[in-house]
Order: sequence, then structure tokens, then C-alpha cells
Amino acid sequence: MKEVTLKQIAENLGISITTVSKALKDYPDVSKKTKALVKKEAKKLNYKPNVFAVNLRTRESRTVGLIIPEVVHHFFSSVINGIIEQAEKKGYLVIILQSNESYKLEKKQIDLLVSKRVDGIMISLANKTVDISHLKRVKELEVPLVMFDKISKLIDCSKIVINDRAAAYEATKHLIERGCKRIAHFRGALLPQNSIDRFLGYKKALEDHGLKYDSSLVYICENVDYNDGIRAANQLLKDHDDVDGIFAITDLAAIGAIAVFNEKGIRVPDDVAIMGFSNWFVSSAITPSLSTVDQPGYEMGKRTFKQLFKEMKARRENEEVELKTIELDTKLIKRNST
Amino acid sequence: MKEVTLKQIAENLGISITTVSKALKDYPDVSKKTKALVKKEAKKLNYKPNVFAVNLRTRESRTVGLIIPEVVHHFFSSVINGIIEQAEKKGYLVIILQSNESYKLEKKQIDLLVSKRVDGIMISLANKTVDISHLKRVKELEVPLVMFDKISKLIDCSKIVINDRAAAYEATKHLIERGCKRIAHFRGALLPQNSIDRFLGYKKALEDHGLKYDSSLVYICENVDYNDGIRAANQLLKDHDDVDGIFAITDLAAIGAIAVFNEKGIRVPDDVAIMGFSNWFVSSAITPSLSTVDQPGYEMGKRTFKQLFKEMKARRENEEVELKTIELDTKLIKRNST
DNA sequence: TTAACATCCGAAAACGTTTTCGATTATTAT
DNA sequence: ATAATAATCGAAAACGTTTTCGGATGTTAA
Repeated sequence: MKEVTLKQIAENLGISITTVSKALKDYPDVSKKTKALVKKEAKKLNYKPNVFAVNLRTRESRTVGLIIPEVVHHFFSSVINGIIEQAEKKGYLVIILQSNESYKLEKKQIDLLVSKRVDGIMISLANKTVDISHLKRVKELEVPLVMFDKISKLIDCSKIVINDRAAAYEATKHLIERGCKRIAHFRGALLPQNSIDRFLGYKKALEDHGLKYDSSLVYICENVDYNDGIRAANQLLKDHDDVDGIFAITDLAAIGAIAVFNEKGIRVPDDVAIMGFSNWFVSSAITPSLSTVDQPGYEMGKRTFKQLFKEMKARRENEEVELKTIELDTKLIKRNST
Repeated sequence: MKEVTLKQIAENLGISITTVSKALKDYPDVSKKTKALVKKEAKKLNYKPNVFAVNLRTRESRTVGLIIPEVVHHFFSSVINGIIEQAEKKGYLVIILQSNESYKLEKKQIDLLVSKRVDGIMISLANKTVDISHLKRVKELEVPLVMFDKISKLIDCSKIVINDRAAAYEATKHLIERGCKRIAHFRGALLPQNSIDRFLGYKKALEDHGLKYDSSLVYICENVDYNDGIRAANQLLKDHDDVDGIFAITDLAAIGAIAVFNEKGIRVPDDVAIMGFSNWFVSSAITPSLSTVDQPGYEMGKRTFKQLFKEMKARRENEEVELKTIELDTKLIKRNST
């Protein structure tokens, strides 16, 4: 009933704990014969090292932390998926925390992870995060840190992102090429970089193609969700009667808009063409199916962990490591809404 | 630059490590004066106990494990959300692993969690899991275990579920009350209990209301997803021309069917009424909006952790604890598809 | 004055592992 | 034969905490 320990094995075999430990880890100063003996006994007793002791001794937890704004979200859950899979392959487990888009909570989660002594941290910032002293602290403690998707330029660490600006540019350009002349934009909150970049891409595309930018065509969707899309679409219908295209910052907002138009008998894409963003998989299931920009969540998660892994390894071996900013490709997906 | 330890504080104050430890934990055999001194010094140095040492000494990790079939799934991500929130409130962190609906992987994940010495495990079984020896082992190791949603009746532990059978009964009954006479069922794979129970509820409702059960109206959707719904709907159109209602095992399958009908000009609900299951939030965003059964994911997560917490506490204090099976309420949501 | 008791503190063991370094024995070279 | 070298092992320290138990000191009662 008692736990099997190195001591147990050592006693059974009449040798020292040291030798048992070394035998199991294939140290060169243990004879083949004893190694075989030890391994056999370990197997027989189903010995599993006590991670608590190993952690204490090696100062490593083989665990990483992940902080995201919200779990219930197609894009982020895809990222989680990529991270967990990759982490497991390398023998790491993942502790997931949610910031609920709150700066205060995000700070607390960082503290939690640090006090749990995770070997590395991955984070996508909350929208409301402007102060980044909590992240600076992580750097000071020399805990490897990788940011993804919602990043801050103010902190020096590896970043895995898409080129929001270019992707938004392409999306808007696609609307223009479809013949749209008055294109509205449902943008996100003012703060997060994604929201800014997508807006800038939209604006640039207009200007590059001889359409003048009109700020009254830009609507803010604070939570970039379905209801925001509905609200914005209704407001748009009140304000303008000449809009023939919409570039929405997320698929959800776009789907909200489509619902409004469907209900009012406004034809999509004949009267108004609509572009979403993310390629959330329902976007192909609605009527009309939604044109959008594919945002590679799984891939982003995978790359994020891989980079973190490199940095954790470098740290363990006291080597320098290059901090990288990786931009992943997005893909324009043309469907029936444009 | 060095880590702050009890020893550090003790040396600074010229007292023993023991006293420092006891002072910080408010032991009664330390004078108020020294307690104050110690706490002040600890605060000054920003002392944080080394969890590795604490874990080793207390044999607890204050970490729990969660195994689910897939993360990228609205229902499960809602459960995750409930669990994480509740766990954090009680000072626990959550390690999340995915079984990808594979028994082999599920077994491996259990081993991983056990070897990480989590204080408790929550699991929703993979569809293909029939052998449950890996769960039996968890029980033997006396690691508290709570199952939710996809459970096995063969293992003796607490379970948090909905009454799938009753919910499916209500859903089918609703179709019948709407006037449907020939009701098809898109069911899930043969194995998981949910799938069986929902099927049984469907069948019972038919029989109780004078409709005869026809096995040719039951289609299997192996992955219960959008494409399965499309496939099943197409097959149904080939096989039958008199079906006027469908009860689908998930919203996704129902949405797939709706897409097919929309395309073929078959009117929903006039020609065919459709019920989904889960109340995935997109179900209100499609056209027509989908009638469904609300499955309380967040609540389920919350209750699951709460039960686990009780059992972990009982274990720590060597008390007996009652294993509970909790059934959560579902709610019929009537929308435009019926 | 001594006995009884309360108050406060610290030595030391324990948790289970990893790793350094020295000791012992066996082997080879001279 | 002795010296040098290789092969094998184990004692012990260390990681940082928690907790038991006994000792010291001071206080009160008889």
C-alpha cells in the first residue's frame, strides 16, 4: 500500500539510493548488471518517480501556463488545441486561465502562474490591458514568455501573430473588386492592436483604390459578438441608405448583420456584400455562407508552444535565444456573402 | 537576485526557520511580537513560499486535472469555463487534456495526471471508451474522481449529468405537439450513453403519443457534426418523402440539415420542422432560428468542480464522503424551426 | 521555596529526489 | 612488484518546507 520510492528499491536490492537513481537514468558509472537489476525491480514494483521531489530538486515543473481572454470562443479554443497537443508531445502539461478581458484578472493570473512556478507562460492580452508591468515582472524573473494574437509592442518577447493589417486590406480589396463603392466597417474596441490594425487595413485599401474614407461608416462593436453585429447593422440602416458592402471585424458580428438583413428582406450579397473575419466554421453553415479571412488558430497555438519550448530549453541550458516575431499567413475565403 | 526563503528571513531576524514558518501560518505558539516582525520582513522581501517544497511536504499539488473529448466545442468549452472559474475561487488550478475521443489517449492522459499527482480528476468520457480499468485505477489510488456529461454507469463515482432521456422526450413531444406525424431522428454513435438515452427518449415519446417507431427513420451521425447533418439529411430525402419532423442529436447536425433544406427549397418548419440539442448560441443566429434543448454547460462545470472539491476535502481530512449523481435541468427552447 | 503550569522558541526529522565527490576495487601498464 | 588508470559504488548535501517534540524561560500557586 505504501508508495514505491528509490529507497524501497534500494533496500530490496541491498544497494544504495544513489545507485538506483543513477541506474534508472542511465548514468555511465553504473554497471550494466546493476542497471538491469534495478530496472527490473523498478518495473516489478511499478515505480513512478515522485514529481514533487523531482520538481523541488530540478527546479522545474514541466508545466506551462496559458492565459487567454476567453475559453468559449472558437478561435481561442483552436489555439488551446494546438498548444495542448504540442505541449504534450514535448512532455509538458498546460494550465489554462482566463482573463475575461480584464486587466486586473490578467495580473492576478500571472501571479498565480508565477507562484506555481510554471516553466513558461503564453498569453493573449485582454483588450483592456495597457499597463504591462506584470509582464515586465515575468521577464525579470526570467520566465520565458510568448505572446500570441493580442500582443503588446511595448514588451520585448517572442510574438506569434497574423498580419491583421494586410488581411483586412485584402478583405476590403475583395469587396472593392466585387464592385462595392460604399463600404462600412464594423470595428472592435479602440484599444487592442488587432482592432486598430484591421481598421487601418480597411482604410488603406479604400484609399489605395480611389474610395474616400468616411468615418461615419465605421461602427464600433465593443464585444465583437453577434449582438454587436445586430446593433451595428440596425444603426447602419438608420444612418445610411447607400452602403453596399460591410467589412466586419469578426464572423460573429458579420453573422449578426446578415441576420438583420435577412429579416428586413435586404439581399446579401446583391444589396449589401458582407465580409467576416476568422473563418469560424459556422460561417460556412449560415445562409448565405460568409466570405471571411481564415485565421489559423490551431497553427498559432502550435507555433506559440514551439517557440516557448525553445526558450525554456535555452534557459535550462543557459544559452542565449533569439526572440522571434512570427507572422502566420491568413487566407481569403470567398463564399456567397460577397 | 537570490530567491527569498524562510531561511533568508530567519537569518535576517536572527531566529529559527521553524519560528518563521510558524509565524507566517499563525501558529499559536509564536508571540504576537515575533509574528509581526516576521510578517513585516516577509512582506519587505516579497517572500513567496516555494510550491515545490510545499507540495513535497504536504503531498498536495492544489491542481486538478480535466479530460474532455475535445476543446473546440461550444458545450465543452462552456464546461471548462465553469470549472476554471470555480477552481480558481477555491485556489486550485486546472490542467486540461484532450482525449480526441480516443480510448488510448484517454488512458494515457489519466496516467499523465496521476503521475503529476493532481489532487483530483474530472472527466467526460471519449465515445469509444468501453474498458474502464484506467478509471478503476484512479479510484484505487484514492484520487477523487468526478465524471460529467459522458459518463459510465460501471464506475462508482460522483456524476454530473443532464437527463438526456427526458430532454429528448420533451424535444420529440414538442415536435409531435406541433403536428408532426413522421419524425426522423439523427442519432449519435451507438456507444455513448448520451446517444443511447436521447434515442430512447425519442422512441418513448413516439410510442406514448400513438406514433409508431420506425427504425428506418433513424440515421446515425458518427461525429454529430455539421457534415454529418448534411449527409443524413440528403440520405433522408432519398429514402423518404413523408417526413415532417427531425430531432437531431446536436445543433450542428440540425444546422447541417437546415442548410440542405434551405438549398433544396424545402421550407423549415412548414415542410419539415427541426429540433436541435444543446442550445449552442449560433442556433439563434441561423435562419430559421433553431429550436433546441438548452444544455447547461457552465453550470455543469461549476457543479462538477464543486463536487470534486468536496471529495478532495474529505480525503484530506480522512472523512467519508457521499458520492452523488446530480441531474441538471434542461430547458426546451422554442424558436422558428418548429 | 518548590511545584505546577503557561508561554515561547528551535533542533531535527521528514518528504523523495539529484548530483558531487571521494572511496574502493579491479584492471592494465611498467 | 608497483604505479597508474578504469570501473563501480555510496555517503552526504542539497532543494525549501512542515511539524513533532522537548527545552528554556517566566509566571503563578501552594
